[in-house]
Amino acid sequence: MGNEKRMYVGNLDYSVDDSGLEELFSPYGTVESADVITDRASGRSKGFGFVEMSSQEEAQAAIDAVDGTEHEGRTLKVNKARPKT
DNA sequence: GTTGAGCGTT
Repeated sequence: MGNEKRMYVGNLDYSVDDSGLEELFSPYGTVESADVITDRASGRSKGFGFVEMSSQEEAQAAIDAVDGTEHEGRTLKVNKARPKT
């Protein structure tokens, strides 16, 4: 099972930002939050981010729809996010 | 280029 609504989005192009991520997942459900992780010291994207949908069902649908697809020349990797600890 | 932040207070 899994009640996680948050997912990890890896292999993002450095040009993709928060709103770009949101637009990517918006068609597959309600995006509660979308964040591209940027290196705090350099200000550049780390090439991955996190998206939370309004339900686990939508998150799963989004994973299925976006994982393995190409975006900005990079093949996206999407899966359930790990806990931060 | 692959699993977040802030950190002056859990």
